[in-house]
Amino acid sequence: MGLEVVRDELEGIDPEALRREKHKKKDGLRDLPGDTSKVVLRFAPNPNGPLTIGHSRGVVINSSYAEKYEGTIVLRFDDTDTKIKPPLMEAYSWIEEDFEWLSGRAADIVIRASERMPVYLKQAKKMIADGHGYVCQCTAEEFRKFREEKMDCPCRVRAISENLEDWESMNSGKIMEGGSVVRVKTSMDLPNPALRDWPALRIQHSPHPIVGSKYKVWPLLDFQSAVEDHEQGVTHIIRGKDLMDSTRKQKLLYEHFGWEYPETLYWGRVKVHEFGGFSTSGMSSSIKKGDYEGWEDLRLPTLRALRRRGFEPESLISLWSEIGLTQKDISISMQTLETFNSKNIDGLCERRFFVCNPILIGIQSQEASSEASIPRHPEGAIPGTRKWGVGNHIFIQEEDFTEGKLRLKDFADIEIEGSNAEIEGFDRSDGRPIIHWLPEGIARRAKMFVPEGEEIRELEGVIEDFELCLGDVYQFERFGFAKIERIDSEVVELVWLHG
RNA sequence: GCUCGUGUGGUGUAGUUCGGUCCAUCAUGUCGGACUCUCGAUCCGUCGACCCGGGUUCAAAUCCCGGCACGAGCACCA
Repeated sequence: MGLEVVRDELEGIDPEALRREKHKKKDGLRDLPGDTSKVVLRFAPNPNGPLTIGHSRGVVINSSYAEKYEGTIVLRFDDTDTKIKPPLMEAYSWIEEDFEWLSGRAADIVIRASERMPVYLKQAKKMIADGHGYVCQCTAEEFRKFREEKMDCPCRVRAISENLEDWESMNSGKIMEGGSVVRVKTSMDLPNPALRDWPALRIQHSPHPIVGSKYKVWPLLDFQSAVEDHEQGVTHIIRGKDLMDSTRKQKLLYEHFGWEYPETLYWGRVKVHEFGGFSTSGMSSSIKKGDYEGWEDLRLPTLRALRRRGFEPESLISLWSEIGLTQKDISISMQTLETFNSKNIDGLCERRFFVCNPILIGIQSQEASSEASIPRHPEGAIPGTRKWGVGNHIFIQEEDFTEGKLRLKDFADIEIEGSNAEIEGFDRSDGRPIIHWLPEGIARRAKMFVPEGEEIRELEGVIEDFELCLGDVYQFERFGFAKIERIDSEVVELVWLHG
């Protein structure tokens, strides 16, 4: 039977069925799998710096799901490494602030792994006592060989009592760093090498910034996270897909403990065109070296830097919601975020003039009008006007200067000759170019800081001195959005947001 | 090397579970236009994609097989 035959037949039966219906783009997050009656989610950063735009995906996705299912969200600091990615004391509160700024509410539960050490140590001991883990004295290189060749290491077959003794030695500090490690006994002939007797706890003698030298044995992420997720009753884990093998490792551990593993979802790797690859530890060392002013440096992809510039949390939320939860590796552009942000703030920002590289010209008129009246917002989203006296001299941008006919926006048609302008009339009379401008009396010196890749460009100019509020974002006409960061008697300082 | 994951326009996504309603959705972007006293906003139009090759089928983005590309894990980091 051909399609035509079917079509003809259907025509007779139900003509409605033939009407083509276009597919609609489905929006919103996909439903969570499994039992969603009491959803418990978690967001678990390493407190070695403030949150970045990369972390923001985790915050947005998790808090959106928490909202959708009226679930709870645990903010957990995975701070069990004191050597390679040591915790930064200030970062704990920074992250809580960043989280709240972005999600609009504080996490329901905040925990620090370093404070939960007794729990992890207890479970580790139980694991050893139950014969599901053992103390391994092989060096990393030796074990790597065993792993590659699917061979048991000699430590694997020792008695539980011996393991327990070694466990005590590890904890009492008798064994030096690197001297031994606790492994989860899985199987050495698993096809996936990552899962073969994976390391769960190691010795660290360097002090932890919060708990000092109290503990000699610290859990690795896979163990700590697995135990804590169970302790907190986490129902759904949403994590990067680079952690897929962590899921598999942890499931093997959960089998040992007889626990039920949470539902797990993943997202792919994210790159931001403008920032390339960035890591918290990389930024940390660059800051220490003096390459950046600090974590709020305009050039950095931290949430603090974005907030400083004037991005709204809703823009990040829109961005990540639009992207959704996919396992594809993606590369996004800041321009997309900026577009979302423009939509969010356009109706909220009053207009002002910023004249960059100003040049002063004289202005005179036959007619009498020395006052300009310009709307605060062109579509009236913000009612009212800004009114200023004009005087005899005005600033215009060097690049706008041309001898001939111009229109001073919202004021008058002029003709420039030399360094003087003659007002030809106040109504717009033709299609001459419109420029922004500023009377000398209303102009105030201003500096605009614009992040450009690895540089910060400093633009000099004059700003319209009309009801300027510190901390507010304005749209400077024919220029773009910027935020006032500092006002003093000398100069107004602005940070660039976007066009 | 072993293991795992992902391939839809420039970018990001919907559709893939259960083949037909898909000459493939939406957003952003490009280009053009309208409007506007901003290079902003708004509106209209335009361009542009199913990784490749086989197979199954009346019918494949969707199912099967084989490639290829990219990414990740195999850390005493998270």
